Amino acid sequence: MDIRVRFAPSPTGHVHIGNIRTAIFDWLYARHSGGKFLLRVEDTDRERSTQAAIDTLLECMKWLGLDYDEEIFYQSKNAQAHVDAAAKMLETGKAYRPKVAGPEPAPVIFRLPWDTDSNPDVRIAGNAELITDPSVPVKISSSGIHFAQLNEKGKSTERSASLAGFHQLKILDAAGTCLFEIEKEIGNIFSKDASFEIANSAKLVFQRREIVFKDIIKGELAKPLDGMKDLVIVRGDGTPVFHLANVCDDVEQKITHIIRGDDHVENTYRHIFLFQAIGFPVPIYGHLPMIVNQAGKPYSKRDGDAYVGDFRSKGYLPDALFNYLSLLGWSPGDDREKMTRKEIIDAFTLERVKSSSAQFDMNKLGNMNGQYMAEMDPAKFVDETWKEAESQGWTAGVDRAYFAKVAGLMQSRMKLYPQVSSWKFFFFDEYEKDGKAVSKFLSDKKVIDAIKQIHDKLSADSEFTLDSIQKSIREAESLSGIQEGKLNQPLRIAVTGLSTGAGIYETMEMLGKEKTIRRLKSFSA
RNA sequence: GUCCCCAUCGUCUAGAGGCCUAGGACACCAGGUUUUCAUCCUGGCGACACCGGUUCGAAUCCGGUUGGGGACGCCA
Repeated sequence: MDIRVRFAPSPTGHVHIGNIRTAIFDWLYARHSGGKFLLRVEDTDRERSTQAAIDTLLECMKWLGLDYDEEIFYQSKNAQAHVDAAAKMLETGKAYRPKVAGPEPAPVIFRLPWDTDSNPDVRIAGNAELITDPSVPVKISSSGIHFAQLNEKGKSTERSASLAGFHQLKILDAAGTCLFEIEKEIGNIFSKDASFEIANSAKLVFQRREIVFKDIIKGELAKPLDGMKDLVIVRGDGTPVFHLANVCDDVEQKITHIIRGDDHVENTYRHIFLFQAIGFPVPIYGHLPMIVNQAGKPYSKRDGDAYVGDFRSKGYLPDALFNYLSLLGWSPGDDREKMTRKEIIDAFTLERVKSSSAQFDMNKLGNMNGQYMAEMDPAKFVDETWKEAESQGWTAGVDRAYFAKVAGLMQSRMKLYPQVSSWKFFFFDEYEKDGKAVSKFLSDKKVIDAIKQIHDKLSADSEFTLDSIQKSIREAESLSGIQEGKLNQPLRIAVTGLSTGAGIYETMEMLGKEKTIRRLKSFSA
């Protein structure tokens, strides 16, 4: 069988980190199994769907390397097929139009099938009974059953459900007398549209049936039919509803495996009936656990950095994000974490996906990003950091060759591109200074004196090398009675304005004699 | 409210009844290297939610409790 999976986002906003994780898993599954990865844009909600959202989606997917097979499938372009499918169901009695009171046209409603005896996805789950509130009459018609259920505490809640879940239904009063038997009336209900209203009902006794499917990730999942309702598939205004469109398009695209977020589990029970009604084999399902934010809560609009585009602009590498996201809810089963795309594809199976939700950890992503940066091709690293510096607006007058040398010195300690702003001191005399560090390390008179000595020594020296720099510093330390090495940090701050960076000797050498001396002078005054 | 799902270090995870004194990674802490901060290296801290049951033996199987999450639209 040719495996065909799809990623089917609705373009109603930015691409969310959870959505793209779904896309990654879909893509991984397709690539691992040698199947097709299809993209379907579910733009039936015309009012909320925008071209801008589609563009961002495509851009994000491209950035992450999620290439899709075949043409993009736009759901809106298949609307006629959806309506036709509904019309056919109407003809064959699988769907109906309810009577509506107002002037608005009636929607088309799909009826959960009554006859499920030969349905391989429905099974009998024993007998069930529900306690009902006698003061609310039970209403039965072809569009379903309505009653008031009484819970253990005696609280009454009104419920309605499809008739499909109430085979062998008997309605009993408080004395146990049978008031109604569904098997006797079912013919009339469906063929003559008979309806009933039964007062004084105390108990519903029926054979419970449930719809069941085997989820590759979550295992066997089932839902009793008596908890399900018939569903609207075409609105009163004639437009198809998500459920219908989704299923029709899966049929159209010949989807074999539906891998999506687990917020769709409940929909699956209904979609299975829809696939059967259309006459298409039910696909294999896999429901992915969700990703929650750092507070452990589901992502919402408030989580500003939950958009894929934000990760890009903050300087995360696509491979690092991809690698990190693939590890959220999945692992190869051994201790590997940093893996190439090929390794991930080879190791990826849905059976290894966890069914519990995973919390996003910026720290770990940052660490992984740093690993990817450290092992980047140096030339590419120079290109990318240069681009970043350019967008930060400070490349004017900067010598590119010198910039490349600085990049070489700094590459192994970078975690994010925007950190290039901390390289400015190499190129300009105007740069930000860490005020706290300055006051902490450069307030002691002994230190200031020592810096002056170093300044004088370096100015007088003809050479300016790692060795000569180090020698000058050691001499100044011993002359001022400062412990060896204790001048390094004050010097770093005096010369770079920062408390962290590469080795101070290398940094000074890279900076050059002239700039180094000039900066030391401003502190030794 | 009803139905459904989930539960191992702070976080991501390994773990399919004995290889578990529960392994790895991030974070954190300490030491080493860099006569320096960071990087890097080594080490440490740190979890089977709880209660019962099955079993010679349970993180693993079963039941319950608690906690978290999801679904209940003429949204997708």
